[in-house]
Amino acid sequence: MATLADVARRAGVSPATASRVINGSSKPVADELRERVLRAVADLRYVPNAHAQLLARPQRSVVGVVVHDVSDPYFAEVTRGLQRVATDRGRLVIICNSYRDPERELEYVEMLRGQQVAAIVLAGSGYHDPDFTARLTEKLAAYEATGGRVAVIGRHEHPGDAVMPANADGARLLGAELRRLGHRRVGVIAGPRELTTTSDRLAGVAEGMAATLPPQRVRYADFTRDGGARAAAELLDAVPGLTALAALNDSMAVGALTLLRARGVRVPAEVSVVGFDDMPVAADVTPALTTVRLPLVELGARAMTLALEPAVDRPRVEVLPAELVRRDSLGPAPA
Amino acid sequence: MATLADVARRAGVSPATASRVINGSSKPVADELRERVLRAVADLRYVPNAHAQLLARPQRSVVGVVVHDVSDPYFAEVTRGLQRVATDRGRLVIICNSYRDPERELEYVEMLRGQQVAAIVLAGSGYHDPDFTARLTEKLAAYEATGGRVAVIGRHEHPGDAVMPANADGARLLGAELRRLGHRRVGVIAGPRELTTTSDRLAGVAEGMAATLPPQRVRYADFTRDGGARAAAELLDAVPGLTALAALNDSMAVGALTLLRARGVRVPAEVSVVGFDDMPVAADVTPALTTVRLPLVELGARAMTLALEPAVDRPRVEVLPAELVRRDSLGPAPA
DNA sequence: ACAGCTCAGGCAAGCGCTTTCCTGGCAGCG
DNA sequence: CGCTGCCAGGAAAGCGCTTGCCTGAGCTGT
Repeated sequence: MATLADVARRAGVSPATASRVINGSSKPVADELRERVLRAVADLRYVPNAHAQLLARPQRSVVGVVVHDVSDPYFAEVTRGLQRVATDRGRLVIICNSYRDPERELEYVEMLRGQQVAAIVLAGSGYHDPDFTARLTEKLAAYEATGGRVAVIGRHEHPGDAVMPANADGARLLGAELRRLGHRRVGVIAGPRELTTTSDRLAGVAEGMAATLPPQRVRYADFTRDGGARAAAELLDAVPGLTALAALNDSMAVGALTLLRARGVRVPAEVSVVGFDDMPVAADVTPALTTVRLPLVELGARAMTLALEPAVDRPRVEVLPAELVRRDSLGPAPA
Repeated sequence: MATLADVARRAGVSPATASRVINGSSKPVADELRERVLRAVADLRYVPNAHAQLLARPQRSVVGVVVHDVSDPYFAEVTRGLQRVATDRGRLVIICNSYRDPERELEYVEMLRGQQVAAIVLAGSGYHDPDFTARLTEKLAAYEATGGRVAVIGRHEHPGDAVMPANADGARLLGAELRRLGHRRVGVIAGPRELTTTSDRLAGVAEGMAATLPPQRVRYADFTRDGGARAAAELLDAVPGLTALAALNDSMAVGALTLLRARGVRVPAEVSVVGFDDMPVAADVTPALTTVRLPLVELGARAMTLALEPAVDRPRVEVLPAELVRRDSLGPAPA
């Protein structure tokens, strides 16, 4: 690997001069020398060692992002927003997948700190786990103490800049709509119990329906299609007379739809289904899913924006509103 | 930010000793000193500066990945495979989105080189652009010349390790199936013209149908739902008597389905639709898409594996087979 | 008791770069 | 013609870390 010294030698100048022309320093350099340096760079295919640069000039330009899983459509959308802003600002993004493993999340924060990243964005639900939360907060505080910036998406517990999807509000909208259409016996297909996203949405649905949800009408499962199908099956078997299934994300709702079709249950004539998130797939299934739209790209974009802005004394918390999207999978409750 | 020197000072040892206990060097260190160092590390929340470490001990542990767009489900899957292997091997992954911009791709390769990454994986179709291809090959060669490893996914032009989806084979399967079911007037909804993926699949379809495709039966559009819908509309309007629409990826097929439904055309009774890739959505739409499955996760996993293995003299090229997935959107051609 | 060994721990070089400060040559001035 | 001032270019000091090599203390063996 060619080094700056190699370039300087070949151009017959000092490393200082070479560095200056390569970085477009403000210090003037005679055209002839500049020329020679540039030619040497080209000849040697020289690319500066980013690590050496970062050591010498501690100007952190990369930002770290920890998500549950980029390949999950939810995070894919959020990440798109994150990336857009970062790229616009000339920042490189390191994406880390925690796969919903709190330990791994902790490790990544540590590692990102070691990478001297300018900012860390934590995307994705928090956990109902005080011990973990404390450790995380501690680590983030240590990072921030050294000038690092942190922004989180959808984590109430973090005492800093945050952008929050209106999970509870959106769920309330959904609950109210179910109630308006006469649904009284609603099964809820919930996500993993330990996620705050799950509990927020769950609470919102109940509130919107102006009812308490008996435990047997709630099934917790993975936030996936298959999880949704399984939970739907259990719910249908366990609770007779259900008129609607509220899935706490769209993947699960799609799973429920699949199961219902397999069982020959008509949607929404016999059983209605609603989802959450308004993923692209929601509009493509049949019947098209009634769901709640979350501005996912915007969520990511705002979080990155906050992360790249200098800290202010008071933490900024932005809540991005949810919106009910009426499609075909929700109808009036059968008489 | 606490440095190793701080830790050493606080522990009352030399930086050398501190470094050794922190990295678990083979050199023995007395328990008492070790203890003191560890305590200092904890007290100061010390995390080694990864850049300084990389400078001092040029042991590259991160790998770079350039994809068109992680949020695209196709690449989300591929990325999942890439990540899995990388993580298993203890490697950090830097993901770069080129957004199908060749220039950006070039820049990223350069940047990754500067980051001293251990390997670069280029995922995603190549371009029909000899100039770009030459420049890219040149840059990659420069990188490899300094010990970097490169693996590509689905790019014939790269003279090195590669893993290839069987685009042409899969398309041939699809074409043959269309033919078998009596379809003779088939419209093709193709992806961007400049992508090799598009031309490979297009050629395969024609070959499988044992027919040449008149230009007016092919429409090029973005590899998206909307692109698919638009192309489908154009095709339907331009070519009367079409019995099937072959989209060159599933998103476009879904778009076509949507358009057909909007126009009240029954699928597959009046017009059949086929897709490509077997994305999760393919099974969820109605009618479920007949498509070709590509082992996307595996594609990523293999590519990363190749990239992390030492180079061998002869480039390795692995072709991962495609498989026809029969569902409901393809039926016999109407009489 | 002393030579010679072992071994824990420290010194210092060096990774590739940036940047401050200095130098030496030149023009401009008195 | 000599002095000052200016400026392009270079020397060198780090940035934070690892590691080869050296040192000196404590042993062993005779």
